[in-house]
Amino acid sequence: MTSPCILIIEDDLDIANVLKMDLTDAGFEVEHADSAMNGLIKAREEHPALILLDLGLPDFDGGDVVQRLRKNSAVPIIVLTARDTVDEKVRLLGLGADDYLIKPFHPDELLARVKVQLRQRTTESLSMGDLTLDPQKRLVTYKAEELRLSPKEFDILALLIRQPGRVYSRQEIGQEIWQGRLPEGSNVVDVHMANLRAKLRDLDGYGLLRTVRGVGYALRG
Amino acid sequence: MTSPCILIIEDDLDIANVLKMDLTDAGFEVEHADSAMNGLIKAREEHPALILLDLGLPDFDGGDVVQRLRKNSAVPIIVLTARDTVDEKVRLLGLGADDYLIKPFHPDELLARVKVQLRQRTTESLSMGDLTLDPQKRLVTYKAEELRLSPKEFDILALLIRQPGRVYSRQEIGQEIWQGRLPEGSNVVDVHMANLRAKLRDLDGYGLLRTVRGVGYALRG
DNA sequence: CGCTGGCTTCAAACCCTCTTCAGACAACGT
DNA sequence: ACGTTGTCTGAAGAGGGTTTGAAGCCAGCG
Repeated sequence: MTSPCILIIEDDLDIANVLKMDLTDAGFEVEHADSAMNGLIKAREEHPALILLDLGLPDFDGGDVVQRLRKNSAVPIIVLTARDTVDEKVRLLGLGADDYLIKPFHPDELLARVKVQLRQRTTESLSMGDLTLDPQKRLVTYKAEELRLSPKEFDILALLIRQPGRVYSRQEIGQEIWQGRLPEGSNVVDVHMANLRAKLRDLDGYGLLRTVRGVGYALRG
Repeated sequence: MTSPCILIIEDDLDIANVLKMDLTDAGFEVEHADSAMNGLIKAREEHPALILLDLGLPDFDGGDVVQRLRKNSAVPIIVLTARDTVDEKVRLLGLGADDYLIKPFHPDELLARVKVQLRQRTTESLSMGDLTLDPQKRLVTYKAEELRLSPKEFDILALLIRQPGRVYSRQEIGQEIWQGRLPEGSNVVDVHMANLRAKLRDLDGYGLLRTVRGVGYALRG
């Protein structure tokens, strides 16, 4: 895995560049989009680990952008704006933003809040019952036994274990693992799921992988 | 499952009571601790879904409290304080706090941020009496027993439980579940309703699904 | 009291989705 | 170049959900 990628959606190039420098200095990969439209497109293509969204973009309302981003994924969104009103904060946070920073802000605070968001997502229990998954070592164990998984199988399991019990649609999985570049009528996801389930079954993990007909797959939580 | 419990750690009783009122009004369970010591104890005992931590407690440094809380669990922690300095924010967020609110803050903003934290962690489930429905996990339980529903049955129940007691017409249901793509004289809705009712009856949920002659169906509220 | 219209139940056919399998292809190390 | 391992594709198959129509039921009403 490469270092996490952060997408900045900001029409003011000066601000964008400052942000970019701060973040790259802190060791992040950074992508930049100069309009809401481009931001939405890049969000689909690059699958950033986090999005910094400037409000007051010329082409779209900030709330709309948040909602559209939320439709397709659960990426953390931090809103940046000069508008310091309670109503606006409540509105944006309610629509799906994860944090709200008021310009001008100190780079260190931005950095701290970015890290909080990333920490919240990655720390989310990578173990579940007898199943443990170490993203660093790319190692999975079930009841202290090591489980040999192929790369794709590992990625899929890593996705599911983030929220045990939660159902992930084929589309979500395709989006996350294959970056949405899957042919239309493909059943690749199904096949990998079947393989994964077979390996889990070998180690007595029978009902672990639940398939929800018409919807997707989930880990039994 | 009861509604999520929020622990307030705050030595000023006036502030604590105001917070408590705001939160209970919003439908949360609230616990209160008047010192860091009591806060740590209550956090262990009550297993709150979220902690509001006032800085400037007499007995401990706020950073210490955050660290100690973090040792034992991953509960979201929102720090409340009058100190508005970047260093302090960065320090607390770095130690494990999830958000940082500066007094005086508007209750609505607090509420919005609380909801953001809970949204990220918990999957909010809809419930009505002994019936619970989790849209994320697509699981339904009645009196702690799991209910196996077909996709359509689940969708219908999910619709009805949104407003228990309210009567939904066949047309509304057809619109919501089938996007209005149902043939004219079809009685599909009726059939699924009957199936659903049968499954509820198997688990002693007798009068749960009410049919209002000439109008439609509703959950007994 | 029987008619009528709407609700409910049942069973059978359909059809879609998921599962499984086998084979081709690509990527990698030897 | 060879073998191994992982990935993708297509097809066959089973199982289960969905739909349909018909028959049974009940309430309201003349």
